[in-house]
Amino acid sequence: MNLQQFRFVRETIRRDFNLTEAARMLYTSQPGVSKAIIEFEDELGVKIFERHGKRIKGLTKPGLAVSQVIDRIMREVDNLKKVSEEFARRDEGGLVIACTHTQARYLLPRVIPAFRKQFPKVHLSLAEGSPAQLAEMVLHEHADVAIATEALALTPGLATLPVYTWEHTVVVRPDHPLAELTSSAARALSLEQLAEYPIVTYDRAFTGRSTIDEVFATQGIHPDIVLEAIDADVIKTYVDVGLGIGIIAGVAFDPRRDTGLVGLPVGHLFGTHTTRVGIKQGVFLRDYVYTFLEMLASSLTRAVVQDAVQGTEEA
Amino acid sequence: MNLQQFRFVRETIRRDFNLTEAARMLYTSQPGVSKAIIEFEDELGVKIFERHGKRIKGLTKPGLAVSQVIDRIMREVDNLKKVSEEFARRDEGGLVIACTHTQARYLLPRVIPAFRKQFPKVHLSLAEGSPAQLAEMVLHEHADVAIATEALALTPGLATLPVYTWEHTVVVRPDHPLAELTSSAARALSLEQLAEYPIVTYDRAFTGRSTIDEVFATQGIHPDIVLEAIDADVIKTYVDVGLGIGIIAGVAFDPRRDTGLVGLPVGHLFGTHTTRVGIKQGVFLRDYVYTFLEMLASSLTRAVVQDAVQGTEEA
DNA sequence: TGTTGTTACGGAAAACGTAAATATT
DNA sequence: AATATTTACGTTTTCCGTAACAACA
Repeated sequence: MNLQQFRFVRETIRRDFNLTEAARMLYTSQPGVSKAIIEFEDELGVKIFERHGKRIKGLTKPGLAVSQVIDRIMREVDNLKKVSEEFARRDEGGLVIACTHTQARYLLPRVIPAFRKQFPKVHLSLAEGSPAQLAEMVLHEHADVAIATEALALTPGLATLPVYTWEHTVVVRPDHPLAELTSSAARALSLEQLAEYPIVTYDRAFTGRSTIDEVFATQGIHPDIVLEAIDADVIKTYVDVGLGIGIIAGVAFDPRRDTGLVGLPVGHLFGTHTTRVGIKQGVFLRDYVYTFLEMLASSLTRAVVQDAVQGTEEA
Repeated sequence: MNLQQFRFVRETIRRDFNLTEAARMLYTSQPGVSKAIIEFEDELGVKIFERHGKRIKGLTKPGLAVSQVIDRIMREVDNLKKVSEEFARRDEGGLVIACTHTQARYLLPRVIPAFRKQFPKVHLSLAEGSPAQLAEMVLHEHADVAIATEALALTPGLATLPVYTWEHTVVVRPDHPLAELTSSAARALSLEQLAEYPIVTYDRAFTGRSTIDEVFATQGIHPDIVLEAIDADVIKTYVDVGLGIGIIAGVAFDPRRDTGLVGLPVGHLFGTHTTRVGIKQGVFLRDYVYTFLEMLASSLTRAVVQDAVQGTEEA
């Protein structure tokens, strides 16, 4: 029994039971994989793979059980590498942050300069995508952490923790009727009033868009959504050219910089939202990842994060 | 990186950082172990062991982290063997039950005949000991399950579940004054009354003895305990020869068979006790172990046991 | 007939044991 | 001086690649 056999079994399953593919992915010969797996099965005394003649079709029942244990072993082996890297080069390495445009553009700039200063040797990369894609990236370990408002908390195998809460803001041109509202009238703004104007807002999968739809739907109102985009900059641009009013995340509106627009907070209409960070269960996190998370939100202490990541196992 | 290196590291730690001992335990040469460990450290890029010159003194900080991951890996590797054995020979194997004399003599005879009938090829063995020893046996995987009333629930790394509850019984000779009590008077029996007579009961570490001591102590009564034994048969024997009155577990008194003695239930004095089964966290249990546990108590279903064993990880 | 898995075989690499050297207590 | 670890070295075993073969679709 050896680690190589574990790798071969795992990769064969991942490549849909194609030994040739598995061998290629692991940069080795296909007969070698075949032989190693057969020897492994002999040693265990059970067949792992269902074979129709010479074609491997799937897992046997014991094979399923074995593959689950192998997954756990290989995950720990990966952790072993990370653990030792952590000590060998405590503050070098990579940090891949999977996030939506909103987070990359409005949240992370507050954090990343300080992080870079403390860990100048850590190679940072931002991977953008839809919340569902971000979750996948973390699950496949293409990213270390995901930051988004939607979807993360629902993904099995992911530990999620709250980063901050925010509300939506309506943005309009200064010459728009809504721009004239007194601040108390703005606070009483209704869904019906909003629905009178064409709306520019987020794409379906992003940044609290789902609740916008729900809120309108439960009130039986059908807003005229003229344009959807994944980022607030695009939305603001089209509001600016007079396409309609914009509904964006509060964090994405800065009165100092967005001088050509007027912002009206509408938390009373669409509620408060929680942006969360998602981390794969059971993985070992480098020291600087904990530091990054604590910079992101002071509530994300090392103890809190460790608890969330190590606590529950997926089924 | 390979499994052999993991074994060497683990065994070296277990043998108090003595390579020579570790090599002997693993039936290999000492230089081989040395070399493998050094290569492993080189590959990881960290020193696992603290060395004073050529003497290994203990773990380094990264070594501690590494060894914890290795423990998890090796535990899963052991599980791999058990999983495949389970499927290879579903109803053959061994079941080591670590229990106190009370359980071996009075509880298990109700279960084991049926179990043997269903799994005739499973080799059973009963390992007796003090509750603390039983817990150790399970933690070291010298036994599969431990059954006892004391200590188990307090042992870290052990999942425990209730099997049954019971009360103490006082046993006396038929010619003893207490034997004359009406059943209602027996139910009102007081600690003071008991303390009038010499007492024969369990050894300190066994079968609810601790609560007997506590109950007397909180009442400020100092009973005359003339003899302590680890099993009820011995206690009953000495009661029979007139040494005093006996206090034993209710399960250990059978009016049909213990015809030479009279039993008086004293749950109202010493409370109810719960006998528990203890299983090591994280281990894979053979199918017949689940069946055994369910025979032991119908509440111990497979789901309940799996939850308890897999649920919480020790620190 | 092309694709995929198994068997056969030979060279390279590694694993492991013995012997010797070196350091520690 | 005795005990323990590392280094050196040679043998044995295992690993792994190529080539050939067999079976599936």
